[in-house]
Amino acid sequence: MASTLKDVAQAAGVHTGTASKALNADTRHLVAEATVKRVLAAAKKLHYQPNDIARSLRTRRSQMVGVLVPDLTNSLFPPIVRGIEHVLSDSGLQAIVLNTDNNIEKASELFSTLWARQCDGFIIASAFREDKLIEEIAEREIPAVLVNRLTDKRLLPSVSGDEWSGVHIAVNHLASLGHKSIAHIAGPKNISTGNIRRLAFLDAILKIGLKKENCPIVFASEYSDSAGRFAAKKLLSNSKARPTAIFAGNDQIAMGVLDAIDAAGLSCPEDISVVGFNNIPLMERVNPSLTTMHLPKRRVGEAAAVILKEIISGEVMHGPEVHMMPCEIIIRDSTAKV
Amino acid sequence: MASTLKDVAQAAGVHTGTASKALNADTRHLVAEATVKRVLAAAKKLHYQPNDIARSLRTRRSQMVGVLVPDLTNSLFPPIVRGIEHVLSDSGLQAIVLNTDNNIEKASELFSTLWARQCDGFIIASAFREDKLIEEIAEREIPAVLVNRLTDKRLLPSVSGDEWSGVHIAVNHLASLGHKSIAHIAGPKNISTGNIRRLAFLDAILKIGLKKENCPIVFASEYSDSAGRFAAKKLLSNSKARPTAIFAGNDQIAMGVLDAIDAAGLSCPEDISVVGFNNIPLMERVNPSLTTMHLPKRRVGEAAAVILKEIISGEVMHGPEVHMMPCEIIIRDSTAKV
DNA sequence: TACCCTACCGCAATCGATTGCGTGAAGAAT
DNA sequence: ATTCTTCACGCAATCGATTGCGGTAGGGTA
Repeated sequence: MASTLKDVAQAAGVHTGTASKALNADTRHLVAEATVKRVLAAAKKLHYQPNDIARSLRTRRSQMVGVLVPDLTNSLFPPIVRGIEHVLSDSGLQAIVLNTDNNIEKASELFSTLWARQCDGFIIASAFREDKLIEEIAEREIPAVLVNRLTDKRLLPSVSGDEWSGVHIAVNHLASLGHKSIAHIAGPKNISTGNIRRLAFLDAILKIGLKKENCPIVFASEYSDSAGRFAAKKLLSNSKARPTAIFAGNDQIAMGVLDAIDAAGLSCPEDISVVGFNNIPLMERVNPSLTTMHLPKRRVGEAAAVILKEIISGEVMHGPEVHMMPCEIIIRDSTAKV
Repeated sequence: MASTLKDVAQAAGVHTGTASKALNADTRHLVAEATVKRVLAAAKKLHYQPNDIARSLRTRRSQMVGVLVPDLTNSLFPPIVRGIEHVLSDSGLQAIVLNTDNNIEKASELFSTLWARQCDGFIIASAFREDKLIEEIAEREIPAVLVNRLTDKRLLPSVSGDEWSGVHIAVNHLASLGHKSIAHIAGPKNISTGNIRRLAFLDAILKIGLKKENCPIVFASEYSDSAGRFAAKKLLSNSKARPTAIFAGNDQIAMGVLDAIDAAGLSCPEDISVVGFNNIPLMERVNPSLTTMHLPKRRVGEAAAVILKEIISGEVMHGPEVHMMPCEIIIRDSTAKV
């Protein structure tokens, strides 16, 4: 059906090896100019499209990069992925995006199949703080970069938001509005973002001089509105010690917090201010519009892709460096003076 | 580095051919049971992972399906993609998702590279009403299914929402609230959804008995809030003939319409009711929450994937059939009695 | 004229798995 | 005891492109 290198070579009256060299830009100098022209013409006439599978088998490189994401329907990730794709495509690399559903076994399976397809490298947005898969990848020295989520052990280069200072900015914002009782709905303990945001929250309230007992922390079992709602409901059930502000582990949790505030017959921001994290799309349109920390998602993806490219090409050596992009506060209607 | 079939065969004391047959479930009966056990044991011990590239080269099948999407950051698409992936993964197929940015040339390029990688089939959510790429795919009889967007010519099987009746339901809803002047902000003319929704809108208002001159149509240049805002601003600039309801081409356009209503010093739904289409995530949380037609996105993706699998396996023949999933109205706060 | 050098191209191995064919041995049937 | 069948396995070609090596022809130099 499709024409092969052999067809082109025959049409041009040369051997396949010669045709290959003529077609490939960086071996073309090995072939006489006139021959190159003949081969190129034959290739064009036959609509020759090299078979990447065969090429990959021989060269052991596939020009594909595996991208592991917890869940594409979480709108945090598509912008990151677009950033990755944008950078990769400049070098003819293609991103293969797969969903792990936060399931480490599924992630391992997906990794295996990608590896069997000779992926040149990996960008992983689905890491847990302790993650066998990441350890294995690091141990085998497979080119890979973490994005957004980190492991506790520094094993691979990573790109994420500067969560620590982001949290401080958020808490300071609430404090500047006069809030003295700020609660935190923390994300999952086994995910770096959940952990570091919680620790940063603790640090921030202590630095400000707020009392720890006025600033309770409740855990959400996952980064979702329903988990956020459940946790916030628990938090608000004790009407004695009701906080005047809630710092949510991320925007999805913040959505659940808004629901819980509503369900408790309270309102945001009049009774309780709410701050989210990430600034995912449409947060400017929800009711009330959400004050949140903006993560430069696309740039995070781009930076990760740049690093991976450098690792793959071998141009630049990379240890397990931590790259952090600054987060910016977006003040909207969900926060108000106490 | 990684162990190959040859290693396994050596370890088991058999020829590679025999090892291959032993490893492969449907050729295993050609090998003695004891030998199978030895090979399996050797494979396990060596952590043998077959090289899919080599396999694909030989079998001419890659177990990959290309999925062409306009833009993953448009939250209409991730749920469709998840539906596709879910069905495909049951058969060991993997979806390769790529963004075309509504650029038909980019789509063609992406298609070529996927085809060079021996993709077994394609699911395309980025079709235009006239689309050279789709024509070529149909002509070359490459397994492919359209999703969400159709071409004017019926060339490939397709799965989409039942737009026609969906629009009628939406318009009838507005009419039942007493609206007699309903405007439509249509999506792009060169995309099937934009076209059919506009035609269905015309049909619906006529069926209801509304006057065409009271029901103006304005085109949005693309499916985005900014294009919707621009179009709605134009519509509302004529304060004489202001509609009491606007049926937006999709939810993103509806967001722009809400902005324009706000910018005109009007409010929704008091002055103008708004209806969207697709019911993308978070529409229940925007202000006001959006009445919209719910498209069963995941099921649309699943259905498309099922059809593609049948085509690839050759089990069932498929012509250019049109499959339509019912759309359901979700009534929220953006529509009210006139 | 003899020799060398260079440019160009063909040759064939290679990547790793699959698969139809051929062969040998064991067992069954006559 | 001989022939036939069946089962298990080895053999080698194959998929399509890449690449180092070797050979040849042409032109230049001594």
